[in-house]
Amino acid sequence: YGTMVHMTSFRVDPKDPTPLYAQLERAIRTAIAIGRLQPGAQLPTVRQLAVDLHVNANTVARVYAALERTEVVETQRGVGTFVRATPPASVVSENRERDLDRIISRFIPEFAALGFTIDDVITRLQRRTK
Amino acid sequence: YGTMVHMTSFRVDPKDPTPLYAQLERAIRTAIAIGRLQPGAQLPTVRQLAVDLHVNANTVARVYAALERTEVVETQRGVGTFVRATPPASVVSENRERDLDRIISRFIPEFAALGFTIDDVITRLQRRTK
Amino acid sequence: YGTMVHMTSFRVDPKDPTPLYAQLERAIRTAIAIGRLQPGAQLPTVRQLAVDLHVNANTVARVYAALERTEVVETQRGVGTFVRATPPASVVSENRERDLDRIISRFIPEFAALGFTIDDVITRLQRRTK
Amino acid sequence: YGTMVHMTSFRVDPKDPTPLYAQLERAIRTAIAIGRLQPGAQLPTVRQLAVDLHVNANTVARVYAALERTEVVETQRGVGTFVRATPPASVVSENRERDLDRIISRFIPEFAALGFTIDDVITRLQRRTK
DNA sequence: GTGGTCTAGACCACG
DNA sequence: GTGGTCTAGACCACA
Repeated sequence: YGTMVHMTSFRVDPKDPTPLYAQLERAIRTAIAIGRLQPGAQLPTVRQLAVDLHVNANTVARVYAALERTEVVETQRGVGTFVRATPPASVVSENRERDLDRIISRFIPEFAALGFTIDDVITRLQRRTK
Repeated sequence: YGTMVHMTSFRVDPKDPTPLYAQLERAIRTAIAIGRLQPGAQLPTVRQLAVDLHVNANTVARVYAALERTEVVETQRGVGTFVRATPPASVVSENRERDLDRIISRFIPEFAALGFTIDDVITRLQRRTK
Repeated sequence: YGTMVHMTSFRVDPKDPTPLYAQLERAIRTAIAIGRLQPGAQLPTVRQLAVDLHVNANTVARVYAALERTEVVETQRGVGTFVRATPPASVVSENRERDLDRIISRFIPEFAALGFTIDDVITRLQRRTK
Repeated sequence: YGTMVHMTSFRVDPKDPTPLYAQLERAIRTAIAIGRLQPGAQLPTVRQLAVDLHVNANTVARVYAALERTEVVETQRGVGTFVRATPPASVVSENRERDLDRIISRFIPEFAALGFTIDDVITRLQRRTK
């Protein structure tokens, strides 16, 4: 009733020094990799996502173009942008180790800022593996 | 024997779209947070660090200035830059536990997206405490 | 026996950044120029070609209209679209030889850039005359 | 002695339906491949090339970014853009056959428009191999 | 002065 | 209505 809202809920943080387009690209790749976006699924339209994220449409288009170039998504002219059938893990990232390091480098200062030590976090993580 | 080498081993990655200054600031805050840089410890000189990181000295200087402004480090003119004594008590949240869980929950999908398990992450974190 | 299949085998490449309409127009002009489409020959119907090329019928129609405007083809309402009799004599240049050399000189570096020899190109061109 | 003019002389044709950025990217890749731009050579600055080509600086920047992503050139922050040391033929184009076809598809209608046949051109090309 | 990011807004190609 | 291209112009990061 009224407009259907695509609850894909990507988020970008303008305060983060990481460029918006890089944040969004990472978010979409993650969504695909963890299966929240299934193969064949349509991504939000460029303009819609731009509105949702309070970001310029060009910024979104740039991300879609980058994903298309790396064959993570497929664009049908005049129709829309869709998740590709085959998103082999290797395509999602060519350098897992480096990427893991980067994520951890963003992770540590966030909890450290709250006064938690690495050991605190390890304890917490171990609880999640049980 | 000539030059003191500060083996702090910060790293910045010019391929990362995150600005160099943001990467460096994050790295230093992390080093302090995890105790690799103890209160009172001296940071490398601006020039030395610039050479080590293959980065312009202005960039390093700007980071040091930012850290000084937020009272994370202290500069003694003509002497050097040092880690401050007290991690700010002001940061203490009433819901630290909940906040930590949120941070962890935000990062787990990113790790999982690359195919890493929680145990992989724990291993990696433990390596950073050394 | 039912549908006539026009084996004209035009091709458009959706990955090519060149617009589809431009690709198709060029392909048809080429087919005429090299004699694969003789004067008087009927072009495929708009809809048929659209299906063959996996392209929207509007796109094909727009190309046919453009070709008609430049008097390369002729549409007989309710009958079909046909190649015109005369390649326009108006095109004849006084310096055709020099012009041809210029065109060739412009393209050779492009071939060479990909590591192809002139002989490779000749072979390729000969294949197109068949 | 006035300003040194970098005679790199790339050209783009706004009348060509091929997007400007695609024309420019092709031109630069060609220049590198045929050795007109040697490894280590600096590309014109974004703004300079934009002026030379009567094109917006963003368009040039987009091309440089694309070349950087495919590791054909290397950008040094704040310094400039340079041809990479190793431009293996495979990097220049992953699909030589397809690219050759595209070039030939642009080549044929140009000389056909002047009334030359493929055989005319072949004869001409053979003369160049001697 | 170098390249990079982002915005606003126009216009095009395609379905 | 979909994505793509291009422009003009602001501001940032870096040397």
